[in-house]
Amino acid sequence: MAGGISLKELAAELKLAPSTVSRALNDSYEISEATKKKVISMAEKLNYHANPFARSLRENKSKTIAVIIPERINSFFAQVVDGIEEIAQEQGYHLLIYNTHEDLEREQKIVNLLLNGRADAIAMSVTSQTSDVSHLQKLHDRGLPVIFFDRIRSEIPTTKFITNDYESAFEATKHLIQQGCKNITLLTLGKDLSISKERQRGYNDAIKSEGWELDPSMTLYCSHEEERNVELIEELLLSSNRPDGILASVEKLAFATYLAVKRTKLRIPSDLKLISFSNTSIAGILNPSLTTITQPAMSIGNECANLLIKKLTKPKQYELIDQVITIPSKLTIRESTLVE
Amino acid sequence: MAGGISLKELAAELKLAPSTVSRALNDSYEISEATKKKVISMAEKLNYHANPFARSLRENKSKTIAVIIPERINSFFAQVVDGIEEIAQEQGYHLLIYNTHEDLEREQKIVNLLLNGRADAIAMSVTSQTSDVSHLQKLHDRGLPVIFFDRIRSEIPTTKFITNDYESAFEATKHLIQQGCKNITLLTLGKDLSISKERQRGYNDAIKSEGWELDPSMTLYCSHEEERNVELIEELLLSSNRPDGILASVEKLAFATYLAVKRTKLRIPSDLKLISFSNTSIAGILNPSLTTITQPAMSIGNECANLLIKKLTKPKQYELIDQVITIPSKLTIRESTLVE
DNA sequence: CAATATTTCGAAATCGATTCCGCATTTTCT
DNA sequence: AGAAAATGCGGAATCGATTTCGAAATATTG
Repeated sequence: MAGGISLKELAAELKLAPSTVSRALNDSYEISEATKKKVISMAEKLNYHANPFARSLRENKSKTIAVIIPERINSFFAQVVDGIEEIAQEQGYHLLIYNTHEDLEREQKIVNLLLNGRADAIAMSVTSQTSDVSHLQKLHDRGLPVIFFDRIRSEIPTTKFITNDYESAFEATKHLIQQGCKNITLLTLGKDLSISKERQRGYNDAIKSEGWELDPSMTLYCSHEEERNVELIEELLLSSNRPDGILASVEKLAFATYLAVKRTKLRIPSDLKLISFSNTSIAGILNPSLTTITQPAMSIGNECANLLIKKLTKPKQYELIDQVITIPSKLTIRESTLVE
Repeated sequence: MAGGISLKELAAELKLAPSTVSRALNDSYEISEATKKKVISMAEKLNYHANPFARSLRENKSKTIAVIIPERINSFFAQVVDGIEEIAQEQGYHLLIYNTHEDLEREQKIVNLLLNGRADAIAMSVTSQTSDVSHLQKLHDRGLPVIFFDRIRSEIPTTKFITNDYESAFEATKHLIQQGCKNITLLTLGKDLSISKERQRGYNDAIKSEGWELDPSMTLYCSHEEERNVELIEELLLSSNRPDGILASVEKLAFATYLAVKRTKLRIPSDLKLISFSNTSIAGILNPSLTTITQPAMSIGNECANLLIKKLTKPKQYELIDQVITIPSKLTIRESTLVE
């Protein structure tokens, strides 16, 4: 009972029926201006605030969007959420945010929780461990508007927002080649991950476009343990056919690479050139500064929120068509891929 | 209408009264095991999920905690939220998260929205612009459990979690002095901010403890525009009595310093030593690596969530006493403050 | 065996806002 | 002026789950 009066009490105070007060507050045409003014001023005076649960129960909607991300300490996801929140706040929506920590089980639990309708819609990016999608299917079957961003699952027929992963990875690899790399390693995450697959394809095609042979051992699948990744990369750098170029498919693998390089006698970019998908604002102050493929995180967030809210506001008019919408990334060349 | 049956429909299917079904699902002692089993299995079969709004309306609680932070792309706040979420998830609580973007007006709007009880409790860190606290006072007056972390307001009589800002700033300044700095600048944020004041005190006392005179012009108040800060710092570094040591009271000011230094001919740490309050995981891969005061972000988040949930669960037993709980930070010395 | 407990369950009220339906007044039109 | 329409508002049902208050049905006890 966090203080606060109900509509009924407010109505009693005004000697009006609750229905009248409700209509007055909702600016209904059937209430006279005089009454509306009286009601509104009394509501302010008594500090009346409508109970959101009563309203949600009645209207069967909560003005809440759930956002599920695999990690919070990641500039890309943080920016996407900022992008979603920007639109949501404008439109009076609230954000329930969940972090799966790249854990499929947590993802399943969270998704199951959302099955009860606590949120009107969901925007999510799946875990790198997400192989089974039955929990996502259930969500969609329930009729809950769900959209995916970045890490998507094509099995679920809905709208997805991604960046041009294939082209960006292709371009990034090509860039490394142009800068003289002959032996390029791709650092990536789970094999089931949409972005992994696409970025891998881009990398593969870039390699093949040079007439080079594709060496599967040059793709390094990393884990989610920071230290383990550093070890893996260090090992790679100390191996006989160590790479002279690395494409990191996510930011943290680039950071791990910096750490691994520190443990060796190698230097970036003379011994090893590095490029990474990353949205960190400090790419420029790393030393050497990091060449990045910057994803349009904010735009992706904006688009997700816009589409979901349109769908919620005008359900008949907007459909979450089964399509993938691509917003291109931007390559920013910095010192880590310079030819010295 | 996101598919899904109601308790009444479930009851009808079972030829039982809604009350019985409700009790069965809530494992009430007055329901026989046989009935419970029947109910539960039917509930699963029909994919029944309790409507959270009906429940919230009835119970007058939402199992939701609101978290308000001034910025999302900040490793400290991201970690605090992770810390809060960790406990919240365990206890079945949901998180509504709001970003004020350091804007007082937004903070007021959000706080006013929360006045309606959408969340059972609030954990927040105020904006650096927050001078007037009447909106926060209103929250507290309503009886809504509110606690502050990091950036607190002592005017509101509730529990606050911070780190040892004074001691850490003192220690950091002393460290710079020990490393040979004679002219130390403090980079800080809004004058009204609790952490600014405390860190300033720590800095001041460290300077005075050397018998040095305190030069007000050596405290630089920064803004929230990245580029503007870089310009301010660059200007500082080019001035006649440029500092040979900098204590950045927040992470982004350290980053701005790296950028500013890049624009000059100065070098860290030979010309300028730098230490910063920061929780970034990549302090180690900056070049030179950054000496940091790492705040116990995760613990702060954990404590906030624990206390709030205890207060929500056993309101009589736990009070949000007007006190400040301090969890110490940790100094990690890296290259940016090394004597060469 | 009667009387008392105990177990198990149902009917109905409740939380607070919205809305369908209906009833007075008042205004407008022919 | 009488009928039709518009205006302004109240009563009560509704959303879905919980819970109070009882009432059966069964079990226990003297």
